[in-house]
Amino acid sequence: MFGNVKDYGETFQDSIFQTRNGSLSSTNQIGNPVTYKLVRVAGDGSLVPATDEEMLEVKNLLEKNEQDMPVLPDPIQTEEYIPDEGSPSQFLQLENFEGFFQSETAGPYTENLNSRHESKEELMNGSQMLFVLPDTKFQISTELSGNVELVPSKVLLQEPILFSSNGCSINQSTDVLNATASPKEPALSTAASKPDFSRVPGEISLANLSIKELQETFRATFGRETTSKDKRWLKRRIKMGLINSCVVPTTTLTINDSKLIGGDQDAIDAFSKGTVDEETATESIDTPASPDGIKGHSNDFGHSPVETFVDHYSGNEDFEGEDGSAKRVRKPTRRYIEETNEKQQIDGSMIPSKDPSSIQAVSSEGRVVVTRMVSLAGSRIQVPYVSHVRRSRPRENIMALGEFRSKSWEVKAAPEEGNLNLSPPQLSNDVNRVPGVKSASRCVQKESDKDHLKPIFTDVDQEMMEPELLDSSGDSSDDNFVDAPITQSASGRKLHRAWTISEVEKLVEGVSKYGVGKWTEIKKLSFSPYTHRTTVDLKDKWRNLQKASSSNRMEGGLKKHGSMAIPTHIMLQVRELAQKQSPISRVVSKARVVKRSRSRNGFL
DNA sequence: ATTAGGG
DNA sequence: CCCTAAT
Repeated sequence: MFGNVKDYGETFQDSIFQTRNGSLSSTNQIGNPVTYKLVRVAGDGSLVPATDEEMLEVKNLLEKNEQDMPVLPDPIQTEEYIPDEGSPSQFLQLENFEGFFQSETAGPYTENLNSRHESKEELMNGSQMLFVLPDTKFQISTELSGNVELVPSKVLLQEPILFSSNGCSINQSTDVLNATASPKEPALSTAASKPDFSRVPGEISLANLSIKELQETFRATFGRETTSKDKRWLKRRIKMGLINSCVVPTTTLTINDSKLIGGDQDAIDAFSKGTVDEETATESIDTPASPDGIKGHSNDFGHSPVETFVDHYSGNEDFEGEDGSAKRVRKPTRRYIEETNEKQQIDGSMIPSKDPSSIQAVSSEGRVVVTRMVSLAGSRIQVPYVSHVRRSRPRENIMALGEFRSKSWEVKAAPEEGNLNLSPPQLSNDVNRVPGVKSASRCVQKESDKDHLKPIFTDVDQEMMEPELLDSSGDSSDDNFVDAPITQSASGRKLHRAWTISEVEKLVEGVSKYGVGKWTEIKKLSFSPYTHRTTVDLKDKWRNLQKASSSNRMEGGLKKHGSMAIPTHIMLQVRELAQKQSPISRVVSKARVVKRSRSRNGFL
């Protein structure tokens, strides 16, 4: 699991520190002990294990600074934090340190080391993590003698220096950690010697590394080679490896205060923008909200960051090339977020299963599908999740009527006569069959008012009383058309109500009267009883009608199955009106409109 | 607040 | 149907 004494001896000799045993893969047990070793950089650049004195000093400092110590940035991150032995760079956590000092379980690793090094310092459990205490101007204590100087713990904590096997080092902190970085930071680098330390004070961020360097860094970070030549990819990987409890999404990575230095600043910006809104969004279905997730490029981040990482580490095809030939990721729309939330609600509250972990979102063929695990014949498989909760209220409410209304009625209606006022009896009849429904007839009054609005096309199956009128009748200010499943009403999304033929007719009529685009008017004057159907709805419907009427070759069977056939005379009307509205010869069309409406008035 | 358009 | 931008 960790290097033996000899290893360390060598390590010290060479001043080369390598993270071996980078068992990234399997052993990410949460409980894995992670300890850190303190070393000091001697004048010649070699690393010398810290002495007891130094340890004590550091300990004191730690205790002192415990208050203002910026342990881990984000509590959440801390909780989810999984030690990753493979990554050389870790945020140094106080706990680790304390454990280190308190623990007496040190292995007998002292033999080969300088005699003054006692067991405590040699404790190396878990990951081999070395923190360098450079011989620099970081004076902590006047009591320290000679060249023994320790970096103040605070600085130490924020400025872990990474040594990689090839001697290349990365200024991880500048690149990744923002903010609290000490201004003196440059000094740190000078101390860490070893010739090929390419690190120059204050500089050398990932951004400036060549591909080759990045590859090497990658190897140093993950303990394995990569063939990727994609700088961006490499940088991302490395960064992630280094912070290692933080997902680095396609776009960028986010840390704590959401600002990073270096690298792809634009991407970072994009991401943080997209992320802020996300705070309300998903936790459980943790498909990162990159639209890729839904669009189905399926980068499939469904797993633990590290895992995912490793899995994809070699495939540069997954990611766009360095020079943004990539499609830019779009900020998730509000709608998407909403829908995501809905899914969550479903997951959280409506799923019977007690084991939420069995539910997950998988992306398949471009769609994110919520699935759950089921046991079948001993093996576990994933099936699309289907809510077992009853979707609608158990009758007794208007729903029955609603169904009746919008489906059967409208379609079946084959009224013999256009007299609206005669309808009520029939209606209430039907209505009364439904338990719990108040019979309604108030609206009839209104209806007569609207008479003048009545169709120009009174020819064939004109209407019997509009079913919708019923709705507006009685108590219904409503949208209390009750069929809506709770989830939906919660989501605030309007339930879909198919347009009835008569609605369409009214719409067409309205357009012909008031003109295309006058939706407010049309709504007010022709659609007042229809409490649903906003002006936008009208507009949308009109748009659809126009589309349908123009591509009017639907006779052959192009007709949509679900939707009812729209009487051709209506379509014709639509086409005519649409033509008039088209930019060509506005004037003419306007004139015609006037003429038309006049004649209509005459007609009515 | 309305409209036009895109999703 | 929803969302946004533009008026």
